[in-house]
Amino acid sequence: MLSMKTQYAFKALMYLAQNDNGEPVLIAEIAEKKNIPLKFLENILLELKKSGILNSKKGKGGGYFFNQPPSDVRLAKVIRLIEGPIALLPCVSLNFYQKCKNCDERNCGLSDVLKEVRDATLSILESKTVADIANVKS
Amino acid sequence: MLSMKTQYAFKALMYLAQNDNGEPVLIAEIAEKKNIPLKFLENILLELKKSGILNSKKGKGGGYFFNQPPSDVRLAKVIRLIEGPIALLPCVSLNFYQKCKNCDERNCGLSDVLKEVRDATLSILESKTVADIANVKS
DNA sequence: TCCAATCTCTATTTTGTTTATAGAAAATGT
DNA sequence: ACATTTTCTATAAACAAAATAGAGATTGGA
Repeated sequence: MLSMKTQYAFKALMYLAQNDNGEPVLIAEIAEKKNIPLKFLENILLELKKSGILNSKKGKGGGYFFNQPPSDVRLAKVIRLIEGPIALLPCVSLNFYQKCKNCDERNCGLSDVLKEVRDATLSILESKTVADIANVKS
Repeated sequence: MLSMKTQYAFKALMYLAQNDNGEPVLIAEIAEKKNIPLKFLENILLELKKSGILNSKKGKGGGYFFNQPPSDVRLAKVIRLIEGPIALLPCVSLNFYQKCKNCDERNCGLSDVLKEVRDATLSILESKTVADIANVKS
């Protein structure tokens, strides 16, 4: 299951995509409209900025806005950034690979199946973008 | 990612499937061969028994064994039992459904996508069984 | 009938992660 | 200079995962 943090990230991104008119949006506005704890949201937006998805402006008239079109932000990227691995085991993760303890990968039926799951999942999450889930045109 | 508990469950089931010769297998043997903390494994096997997947016998010559053919035990069942929901959000879970806070499901692009992910995942996890991952014939 | 072997049960502890909060610092526009 | 707003570092609180402990119940066999 996705953590609250990731769910908040998606809510914030959807809100920003739906209010993407060139004007920065206040953290406080997103927090209030989407019912997200303000200080928690600050952290999340900062991570999204550091990864290049969002950008921001300080001071009066400041706030957050997209650094790239929402249609370029794939859901897989957001999940990996905020949540971590998409695969169900470290030994089948593409971006967070780690060797399994006590599991011979060359000969592990479970990892074979979970690779299939990973690929099926990624084919969806890599093709859908924030624009898709926010119902805004590309 | 699957918890250690679920990974242990799969390891134990694979071991049992590969040593399925009518003789009960000791918890202690599985724990040692698969490097699983003994007392933790006890809990796990008990859950697998209560759900009907395994059965057991006490006393000398006792141990655990399958209550149904490994080829009947779908991976989805094991994950739901030990881990919980397979879906990425409560509001798209078939077996653990819960309404999302602050999310209008009729009109939430994210839940639409995560339903697709769920279906793709389930079509694999409902078709593969413990026999498949243990490489034993049905 | 007694005993050792083995699973069963309930409770607790330990450890780690997630979620949330606090407050000062830096940048910006007027 | 000042109010506004993001940025940063640190910490607290709550929760969940992982592991452990020890007594209880059942079984088979001597």
